[in-house]
Amino acid sequence: MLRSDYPDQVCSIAKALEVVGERWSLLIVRDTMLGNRRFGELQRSLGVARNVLSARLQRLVEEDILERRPYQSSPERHEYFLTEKGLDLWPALIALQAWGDRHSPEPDGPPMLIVHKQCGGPVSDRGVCERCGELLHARDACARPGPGVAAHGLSASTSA
Amino acid sequence: MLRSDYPDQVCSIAKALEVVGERWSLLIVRDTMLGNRRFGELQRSLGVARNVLSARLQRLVEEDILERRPYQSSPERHEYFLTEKGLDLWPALIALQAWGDRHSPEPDGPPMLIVHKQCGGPVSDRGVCERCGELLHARDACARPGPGVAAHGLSASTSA
DNA sequence: CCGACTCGGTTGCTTGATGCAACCTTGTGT
DNA sequence: ACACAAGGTTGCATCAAGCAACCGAGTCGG
Repeated sequence: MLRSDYPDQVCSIAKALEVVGERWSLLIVRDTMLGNRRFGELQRSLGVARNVLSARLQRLVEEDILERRPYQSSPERHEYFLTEKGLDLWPALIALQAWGDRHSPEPDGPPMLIVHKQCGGPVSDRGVCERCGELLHARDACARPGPGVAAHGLSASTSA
Repeated sequence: MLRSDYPDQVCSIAKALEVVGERWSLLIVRDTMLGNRRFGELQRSLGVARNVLSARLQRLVEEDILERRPYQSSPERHEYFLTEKGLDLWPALIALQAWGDRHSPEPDGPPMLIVHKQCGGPVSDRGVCERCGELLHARDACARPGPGVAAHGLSASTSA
């Protein structure tokens, strides 16, 4: 994305994309949901350029999607946590993931499965548990490597 | 977006974003759902540069998200229609729109409302009718200007 | 005490996507 | 004959993304 704004658009989709539509932004949010909270983790996991990652994290913090918390001092080191606003992107991410799975399927099946933490059931593209029918939010679900991924070793818990 | 690919990512979200994550792509899809099907309509509605619009439309057609159909010959003129794959992005768009409405609210309310065509009820962020409870798809819903938009005059029907 | 290493960045440079204006082609209106 | 429309394409300027090098604070090993 060049400039991140979409002038003259009154649509909420455009407004959402101004904030999370830049290249890498949504993947950073997804990675944070998967438990990658530190600069180095995110950089290695995504393969994004460090300056770009730095810029995105700053923007996401400004937009109140991530929160930068110190986890040690001297030297000061920080972790990035999702805020409620950031966690609330979960339905959109689920929908995108489901779309990707349906329309660009891996030969061996989806690379990642989302399951309902409480009952273990699979989660639909609308973020509803297909076993117990509950309407889920980010904290109710966690990710597991699916059949389409061999040994990529992503960590698995979805939480703040 | 610079390059539209996210190498070394096995995630379906990354795969989805490779296809629809470029600047303007999702807005083009949204506009097509709203009934803007021609080059000029899209260009005026979005304010996107013509060369970029041209490139995006080509890409979306290649990816089988849009279909280019002639609506007259001599001179040949075409319209862009959503395929099933394109229509299937509806849940993701709804989720993004709901997120935008919740977290960057307009003072007067959301600029656009999505309603269930059959019963007229409002549609939730998961694409479920809040009146009759039905799980909806793109063809079941249509858009209406909401209280947050005065006279921007977007057309209203969501259909292929 | 010295060097090597880690983490979390920042800086500079190069490449490539985007925005903008001008132009082109086919055809219609007057 | 001239202007105008639709649907693009082309060229150029600008800005963002990718990459590598560097930096500062601290830790570890010897």
